[in-house]
Amino acid sequence: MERIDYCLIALRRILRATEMHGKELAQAAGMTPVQLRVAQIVAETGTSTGGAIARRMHVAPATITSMIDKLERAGHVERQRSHADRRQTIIALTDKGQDALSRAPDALQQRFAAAFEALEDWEQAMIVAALERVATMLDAGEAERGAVLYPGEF
Amino acid sequence: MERIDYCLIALRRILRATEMHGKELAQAAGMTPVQLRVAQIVAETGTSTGGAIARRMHVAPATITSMIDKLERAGHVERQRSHADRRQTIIALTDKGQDALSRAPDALQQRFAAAFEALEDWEQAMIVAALERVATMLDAGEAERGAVLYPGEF
DNA sequence: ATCCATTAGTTAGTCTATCGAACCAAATAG
DNA sequence: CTATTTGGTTCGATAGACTAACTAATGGAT
Repeated sequence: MERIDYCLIALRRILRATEMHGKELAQAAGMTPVQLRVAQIVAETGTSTGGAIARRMHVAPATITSMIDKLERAGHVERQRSHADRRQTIIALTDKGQDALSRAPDALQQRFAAAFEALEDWEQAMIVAALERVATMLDAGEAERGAVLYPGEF
Repeated sequence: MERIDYCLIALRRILRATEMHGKELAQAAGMTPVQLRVAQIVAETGTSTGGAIARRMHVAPATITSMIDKLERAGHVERQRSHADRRQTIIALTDKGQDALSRAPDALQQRFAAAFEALEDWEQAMIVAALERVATMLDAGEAERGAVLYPGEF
């Protein structure tokens, strides 16, 4: 087998582990994976408008409206009309939402972080370099091919 | 910023690039991403039974039934009853399906492969080592925590 | 000052993916 | 030869996503 095959297999393992993990996490928080993602973005940005979340997640505004509906019905977030621009609705995490998020400790991230910290310095450096190399190889040309990056997007 | 943060950002870039790419590919094949995945598995295994695909993809049999329905309606695959065990239905790719798959050249994979092949030998080795290290760190404990691996699953 | 284009968000309707439960038919174990 | 297991399907429900049409607020340009 070629080296590149090992790469692809490893990448698929990474993808799969991440995805599986997302489901577990969401379970812990009592939401679906996508809802959790939305809630995390709201938490991360303090308060957010629907449009900002939509752009950040690369989905249509209508999708976010529906997600926020569900999160609101579950009491995880609240809508408030913006004073500055009354077209906007500000989304804020409720205490209950905060609570739910805290009940979803990012086990994967933590396990990874712990394992990573335990590595030798040179090995950490190697991994960072390799991951960035791979990321660049994978998303090269992304920008030119129509993917628009939005403010707040990485 | 810590080194681990760079890792996580690179990982997210990898995840995103892969996901975006899946959509493009599916578009090219005239299917949805999931349908493409199913078709690829059928192609890869020659012929497959529904159950095998379900286990391979970690979804419920009912889901595969519905996917196969769609692929069959689109003329991409065919169902045949197995002679050996008449409970089984064998899924086979049609010519049209084959064609659709070939129209979805795996651009990402190819771009990645090309970039990878162009690297120095030592760098290739480093990347393989790093990716496998990361994969192991991420999916460590996966097996114990109830994820069952099926034959044909890697 | 008023009209109009733009922007933010929602509503309605549609589609895909997914699941669990109930179910049928074939295979196999006692 | 029954009883159980296995493979797949049907059915109904739910989540996520999109488009198109709509409402409401903003902000220019005249």
